[in-house]
Amino acid sequence: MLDRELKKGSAELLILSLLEAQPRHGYDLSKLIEARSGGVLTFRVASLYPLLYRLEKRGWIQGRWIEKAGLRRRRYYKLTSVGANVLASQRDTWKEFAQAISRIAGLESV
Amino acid sequence: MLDRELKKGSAELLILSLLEAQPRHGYDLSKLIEARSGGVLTFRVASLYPLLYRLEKRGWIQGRWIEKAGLRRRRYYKLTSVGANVLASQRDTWKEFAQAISRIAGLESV
DNA sequence: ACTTTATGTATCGCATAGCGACATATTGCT
DNA sequence: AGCAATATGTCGCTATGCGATACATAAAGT
Repeated sequence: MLDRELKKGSAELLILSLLEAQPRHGYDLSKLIEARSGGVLTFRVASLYPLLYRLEKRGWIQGRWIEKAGLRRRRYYKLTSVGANVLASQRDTWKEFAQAISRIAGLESV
Repeated sequence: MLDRELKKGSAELLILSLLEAQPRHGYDLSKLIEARSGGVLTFRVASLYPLLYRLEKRGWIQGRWIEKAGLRRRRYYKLTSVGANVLASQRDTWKEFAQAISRIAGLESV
């Protein structure tokens, strides 16, 4: 990622979207974002974990500890019904935002 | 605008893009962004003026005072050749960024 | 045996940038 | 005189990404 500031505000949408399909733990989310974006997007743990706590505190996601033999403890988060609504709203906001930027900056349908 | 954080990092691209076509002054840029985005994007003066100073300090834009009878003094900014290169680079970055977000968040070509 | 790498969660403190509120000044309309 | 629009400018608050650091376990490399 070239510009750190560009990412602000888009992290929530990313996390919520990934948790829509299935529950995941923090480290998994971090790797998944990097892989799926082809390295364009990366989220460091110092950003990611505090973000997950915020989202859980707001009731948008729900986490629980899973312990398995031979594995370190993991905290899996799943999307709540409230979170699903927020996600739908944030998707709309993102679309509007991206379209506005593209229009003004003279970019084709991105 | 719903999410203030979402805008961070995109302001430079916006300003640089608008100055590509013709020199403009701050107040004009502010009104233009709001109008062209259909109200989705707004930039307050407390964000805009410091941003213009930063861009000028970096040599990406060049400002000069214009005084006309019957008008308040205005500072018109024009894009420099360095700024034009930066703009091209930022357009690429934005495209990559927007595509990555859309792909992960499950959005069609935005 | 030792080192590195990967997995997994956690926190401190810094840097950045948008903006509400406020300030100042000129012009035009009522 | 009063108010809105135009035009530039600044203080202080807030949010958030992340470098650095820490801790713990397991697998792979040398």
